[in-house]
Amino acid sequence: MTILSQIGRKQSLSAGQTLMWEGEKASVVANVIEGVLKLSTSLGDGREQIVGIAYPADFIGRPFGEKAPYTITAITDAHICTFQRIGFEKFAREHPKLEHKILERTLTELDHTRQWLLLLGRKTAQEKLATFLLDISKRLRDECCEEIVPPLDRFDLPFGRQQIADILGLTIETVSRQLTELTKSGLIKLPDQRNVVINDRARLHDLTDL
Amino acid sequence: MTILSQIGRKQSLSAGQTLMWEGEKASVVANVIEGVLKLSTSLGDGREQIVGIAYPADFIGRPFGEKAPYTITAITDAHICTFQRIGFEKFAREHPKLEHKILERTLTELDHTRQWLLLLGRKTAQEKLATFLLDISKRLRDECCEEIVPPLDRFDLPFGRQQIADILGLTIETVSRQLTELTKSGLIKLPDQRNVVINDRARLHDLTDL
DNA sequence: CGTGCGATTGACTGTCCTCAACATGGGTGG
DNA sequence: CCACCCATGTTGAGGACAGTCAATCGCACG
Repeated sequence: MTILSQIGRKQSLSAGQTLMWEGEKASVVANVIEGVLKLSTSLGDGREQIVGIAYPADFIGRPFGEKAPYTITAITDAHICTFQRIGFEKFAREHPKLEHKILERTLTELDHTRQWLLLLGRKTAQEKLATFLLDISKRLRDECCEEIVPPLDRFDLPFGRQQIADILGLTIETVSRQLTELTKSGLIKLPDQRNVVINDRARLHDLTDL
Repeated sequence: MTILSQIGRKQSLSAGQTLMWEGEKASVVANVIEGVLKLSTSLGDGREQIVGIAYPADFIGRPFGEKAPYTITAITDAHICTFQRIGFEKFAREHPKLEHKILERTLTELDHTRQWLLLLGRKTAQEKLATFLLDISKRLRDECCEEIVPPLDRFDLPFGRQQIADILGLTIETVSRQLTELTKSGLIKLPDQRNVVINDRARLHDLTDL
């Protein structure tokens, strides 16, 4: 790890800045130090789907592949540590423990992505939002792992409404309406547009239909 | 590889038989020798989503994890070569080349699954079917790699209509209707319920909107 | 020749999308 | 300091696409 950090370079990204474009040559991989990034793909006419979210400590990029399979964009200001892909690959091949670590992460990521297929393919708008809120609260807790706060019932969304829509395969209007529905039924509270309070985690969980 | 085959056991599955249930202890991994399997997850009320398909030469199961994240079911009669997960993991850790191979496959699988998120979240029913038909023809070609037949415009679907619906996040009726639409516009032909002929690959590709 | 399963077709419904107007609130400049 | 502006979010009305429910078809099977 110490050797690794020597071939890495610190880089800053401001919100909205794109690190890597879908279909273009992918020459770097990176570790997220701080901030949140989105991985997205889109159709010819502009419809977009967010296919992954990277939080601090996550690994991003596509090792062992020429072309970037998705676009990577910072959605908050972010700091990352980048590596030339080729160099990183060479290093990885010489360090089975590192490759193993990447394998474990990739497998976990694949599991999570497959769960998301169920959400996109089969859940209703309400179920999608309930699942999203619980998922995000869990992820944000993992992130701020200073103390072991159990679920963390109050948090700041790093996303705007359009981004939530792009994660859930909905429109911005449907997201907005479902959020006010959940607020009206008292399951959540929205002190301001980025802030979320989960009032009734149990009933919210029931709505996810898992 | 030769050593590996010694710790593996041949096993036969008949169509419909389930190898492993979502959420239960996952004690084996396997290689597909022959046949097609589906990986699926479902909601409490029975809605199901197929999250992956395994063809001959594919690797199935969840190494380095306790619980199976999805159900694995044979959709045709199948032959697989199973390994005790624990033993396989030990073997893999001792053979970085094998781990690397698995990593590459997992990364490819993740790319493919992420493309599927775009399909489920943002494509219309017609676009879903066009994408599905082209994707499946590509996969089936890879499978019967005896000669290098370019795209392979006539093939047998290993799926019934319900399974296509579960792959695309649609209902069986919508799948049926879209297929007759594509037939009426002359893009495809359906000699019988399992057989597909692609007449106009180019126009079909246009419908995928990529 | 009937039975049964899977697929197709039709009529109707509902969820979510579209389009549009309106609200909110943070930042800028007069 | 306030007025204004723009981006972002909310709310409403109407419509479209896919879902639901139900009848019919086609085919393999006994």
